[in-house]
Amino acid sequence: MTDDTTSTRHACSYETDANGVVRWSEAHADAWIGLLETHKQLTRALDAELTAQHGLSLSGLELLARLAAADDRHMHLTALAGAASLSLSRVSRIIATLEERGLVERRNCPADARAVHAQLTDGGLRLVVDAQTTHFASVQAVFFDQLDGDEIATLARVFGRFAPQAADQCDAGG
Amino acid sequence: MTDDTTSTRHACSYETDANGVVRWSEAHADAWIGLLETHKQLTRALDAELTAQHGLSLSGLELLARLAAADDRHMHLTALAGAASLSLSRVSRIIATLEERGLVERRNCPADARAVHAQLTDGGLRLVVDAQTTHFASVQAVFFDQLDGDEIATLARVFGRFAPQAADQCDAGG
DNA sequence: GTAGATTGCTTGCTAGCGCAACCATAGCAC
DNA sequence: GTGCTATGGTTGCGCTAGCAAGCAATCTAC
Repeated sequence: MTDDTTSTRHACSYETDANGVVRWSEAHADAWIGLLETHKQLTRALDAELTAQHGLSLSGLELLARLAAADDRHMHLTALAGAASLSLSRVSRIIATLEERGLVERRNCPADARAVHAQLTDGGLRLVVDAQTTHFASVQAVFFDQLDGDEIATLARVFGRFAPQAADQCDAGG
Repeated sequence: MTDDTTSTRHACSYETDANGVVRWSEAHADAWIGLLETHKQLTRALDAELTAQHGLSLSGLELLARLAAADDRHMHLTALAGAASLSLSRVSRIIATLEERGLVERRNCPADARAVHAQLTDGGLRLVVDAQTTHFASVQAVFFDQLDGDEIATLARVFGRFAPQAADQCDAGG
């Protein structure tokens, strides 16, 4: 933490003005509010592009991508929800729309009659490959190309700490 | 960028497997997917806490906080939308709900009959102060306490680059 | 002045999201 | 076997979000 802020410092990284309104130190404001704002702008742009080019939301691509990376290209809906940090109800509905487009199929799980496999179809796999090709290039252009190697390493270390398994077995771009 | 990944490297930071499925390098996956996942988990937890304790969403607090920081504690809705990166329609509706709770008032702008000032009330200011006090402590606990000074500085530099004005004139925690 | 374009805001619509309620199956205690 | 609980999934609902259409006021060109 830098010590060259002009304002009085608490033990904490924020302070209050004369009205009691709380204010971050400059570095903390840039880091936290900048994180929120950067996420908002990048995901908005990337989602719009993905929708326009492939008719997929970021969540839809993430589910398809996780299926593509899975053994035999199928997963239980609960496992998908856990991997993607989405509610089961949301996954159920996203899979329904993907199923209408023929990108996945619901199949009964032979080992558990309650469970459903979401099975990626050949057409779904083709779409994943197409969509990720353009999507990854966009993430590279809008995000990684603005960073140097040290910065990428720091972000990887920091966000890997917060979300340890997020990238595991995942080709998801979003 | 580290050079010790085990996989073949392209000029780019991602590659394709035998099926053509795209995969990030490990550092890039941790950085990008970790960013998405970290944002999702932190904002979900913080928003839930803010809703439970103060009946405010992160967006609602951000609008109130920007009003609290503004001269005379009022702003045009368009300015609020721009500052918070929200659509004008969304701001209009959020202000409507805040108005029902007596936290802000819509006032005709004397200089432009089309425009509306969102004016923070005294009760709104008190709520901002209360809500930010707990909210900032939570952000400190769940986010900054997991980072060292160098990491915070790097995040501030990086996200300040993507979202240069995001934190300006803003006491927003969300 | 007046016509047309622009700006500020509101509202109808649709999509994404999670929670809670619900149903069916599975597993466990007995 | 019979219950009781837990798990997997679906659906109703309410919330947030943005887009597009619409309205009123302003500005510009003439």
